[in-house]
Amino acid sequence: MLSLTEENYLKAIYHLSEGGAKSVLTNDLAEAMCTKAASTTDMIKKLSAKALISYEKYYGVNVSAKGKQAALLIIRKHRLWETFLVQKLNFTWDEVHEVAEQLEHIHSVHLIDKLEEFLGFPTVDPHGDAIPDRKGNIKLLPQVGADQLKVGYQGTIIAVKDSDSNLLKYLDKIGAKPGKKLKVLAREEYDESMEIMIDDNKVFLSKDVSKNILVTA
Amino acid sequence: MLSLTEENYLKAIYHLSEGGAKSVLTNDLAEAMCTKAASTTDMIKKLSAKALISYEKYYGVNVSAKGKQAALLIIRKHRLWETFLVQKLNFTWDEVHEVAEQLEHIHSVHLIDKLEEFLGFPTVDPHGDAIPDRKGNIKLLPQVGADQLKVGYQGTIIAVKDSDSNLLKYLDKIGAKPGKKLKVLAREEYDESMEIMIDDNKVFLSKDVSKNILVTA
DNA sequence: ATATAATTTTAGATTGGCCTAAAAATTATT
DNA sequence: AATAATTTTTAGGCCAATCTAAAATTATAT
Repeated sequence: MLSLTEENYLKAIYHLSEGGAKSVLTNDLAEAMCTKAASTTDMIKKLSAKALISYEKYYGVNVSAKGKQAALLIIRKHRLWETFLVQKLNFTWDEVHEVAEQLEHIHSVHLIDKLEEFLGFPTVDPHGDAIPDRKGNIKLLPQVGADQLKVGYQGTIIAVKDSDSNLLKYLDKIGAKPGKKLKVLAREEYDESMEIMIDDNKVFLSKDVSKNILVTA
Repeated sequence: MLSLTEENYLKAIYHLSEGGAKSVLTNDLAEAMCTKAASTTDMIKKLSAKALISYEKYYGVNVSAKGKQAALLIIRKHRLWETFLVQKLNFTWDEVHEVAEQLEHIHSVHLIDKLEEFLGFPTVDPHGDAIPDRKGNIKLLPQVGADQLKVGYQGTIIAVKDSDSNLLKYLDKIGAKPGKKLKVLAREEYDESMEIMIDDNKVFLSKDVSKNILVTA
């Protein structure tokens, strides 16, 4: 059984590695966890001893198959709880993250299976992110950050990154929700800002915003 | 903000003190928490420093008004989550306790208020225990353990103590649920066992069982 | 009333998760 | 290739929550 802290580190490693694709450096992980590098090294050793990650001194960590599954089961819980909070308790989009961060650590497979059933087996959470199944399998749609798009591109928003509640409020205001169509009207190479059409409204996006909007590739 | 452990100790003190009525001894608290007396003394000092309990060396602890309110807000969460698990996720009576023990420590007033609303402002949980309101007020009905009843007594089950899942399974089997009528047919003074009528069935109860059934006084 | 038993507290150690400061290894620069 | 800068690890310490063993206090029994 993983401790709450171990779960949080593992989840962060999974996300920083982009689903296991890349190695994660100690300092990047420390920054994500809001801890110092020394603490992070300690935890890396612990997760490594539990075979959830592989670790080569000074060269960062990679999630193992076992670690990936464990991470996906935590993410499954997080996303099912977010769905519950929005659909059943009428939380707004930007309120859910913090509470779901706590709820995801409740240890009961039975609870999560029942919750999934109660919600009608949703496949994506309110941010548009896919919900892993009870074995930890996830369907990853090919997606790309809106900041990568060329002028003239038309596509559908799949998901938005949910790290910051202020960003979510802003995205909500401009109507950038999963499922919405988006068209790139113009793009300024200098600062990588762009203008898009969404709901027949012209919206200006800085790169800081556009990189958090994931669209069909 | 109380730590998870502090919350658990405080709740145990509240229950052992029967709602603040009695003093709680170190050893009894240690037993309830499955820790050693020495650890319990440490925690008593901590809760005392936070003015949640008053403590006189060697003579046990009493919950303060502040501690009582804090305990009742934890109990509120526990009972609302139990209600959710049974009513919405179709947990059986005996499955809920362990999961609710974890859910009760999620810190979000907003979450609990929304949950309460979603459940339709229930006044009692699935065991029949009253649910404190958002200020920590609770309506205590006069109630008595079934083991105290005399032959011929007729009354209604208010609640059952929910500590042990095997007990709950047994109570479920004999139909001893909150709201059910109960009549005492016979009582054996030697071992304080009794025979009762419930749902037109005669049931024999040892004292170990009957003391966990709370009925109208 | 005093000895014995039981309970409670104190003292000192351990583990998990965190820190700072210093050392070691890697990467970048000239 | 040597030195400087950066990153990472190690060493040693702190706090919360736990433990065991010993000391202190209260309760019981003769």
